[in-house]
Amino acid sequence: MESVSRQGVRTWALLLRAHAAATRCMSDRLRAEHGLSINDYETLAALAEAPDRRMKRVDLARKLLLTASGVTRLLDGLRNAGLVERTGTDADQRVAYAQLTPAGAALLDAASPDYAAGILALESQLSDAELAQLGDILAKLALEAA
Amino acid sequence: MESVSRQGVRTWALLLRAHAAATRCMSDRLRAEHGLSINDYETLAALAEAPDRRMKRVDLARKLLLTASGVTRLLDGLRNAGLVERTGTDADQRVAYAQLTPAGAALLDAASPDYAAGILALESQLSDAELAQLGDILAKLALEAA
DNA sequence: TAAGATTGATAAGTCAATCTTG
DNA sequence: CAAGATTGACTTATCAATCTTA
Repeated sequence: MESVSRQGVRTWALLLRAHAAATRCMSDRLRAEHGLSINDYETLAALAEAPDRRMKRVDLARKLLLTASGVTRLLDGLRNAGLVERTGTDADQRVAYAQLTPAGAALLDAASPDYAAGILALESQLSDAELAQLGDILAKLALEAA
Repeated sequence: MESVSRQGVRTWALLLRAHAAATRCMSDRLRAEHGLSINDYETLAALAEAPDRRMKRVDLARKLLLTASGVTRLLDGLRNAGLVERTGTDADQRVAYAQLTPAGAALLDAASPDYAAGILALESQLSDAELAQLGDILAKLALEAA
């Protein structure tokens, strides 16, 4: 039986800390300037890139790593703020779509520079090589999610 | 003005996903087998390593990256479960200590193999070199927390 | 029956305000 | 007043159960 290495424990702890630091930084920025959570922003951004600016809730859940009910509650908030709306479906009456509204698109545009600044704050701490390495290594761990 | 790179966006997204995957894996394990959250476990482990098996709440907050009130509520739960107790302080009447109980130490021992298995599941996806690299790079990002 | 979506109860943490002690 | 700790109100997400449609 293989045992846990000191490096394993160290890296685990640092993954928790780095994530906490990065998300706190990003969250404070988006919240203060635009009243958006990270998932709010990611949702608007995902919709903006989707065909017709709309997505199925199911696909949104997968993309954001949320449960179905998490998506419902997230979209409730965005809908109350007028940033998304639920649009009628085509064929299958079970699926609901979330569609970006003009107001949502406008807020996304306004928030994007701050989001970019958050990412920049992160990548500016690393060299280009380190950034790429980090991405490659994290990609192996993220696969576990599937 | 320097702009965000594609790598920056990719790495940011992967940091979120890898963290979500890793903590979900660890959390499910500890929760199902021992009824502990990750922070519950980290708290018991921190106390076990501390002198006299006790720590100030303030220090616990720093260690766990929680606010003062977060620590209060975390310890409420552990205390109700009989895993920690608040011990009288020595000099400064303001500071409260959290002390590991025998029951807490026993549960920590019981949960440790599962915690180790969670870390092992993570590190087994990487080579030794990658694990060390990941730790070094995350350390740079985690500094931001301070 | 199964898939998508929602709801009620709950968990875990935050912030702002407050209390106590130094 | 400042520091440590707690409490109340709130946010965000989960799970389990339920409703609707395929």
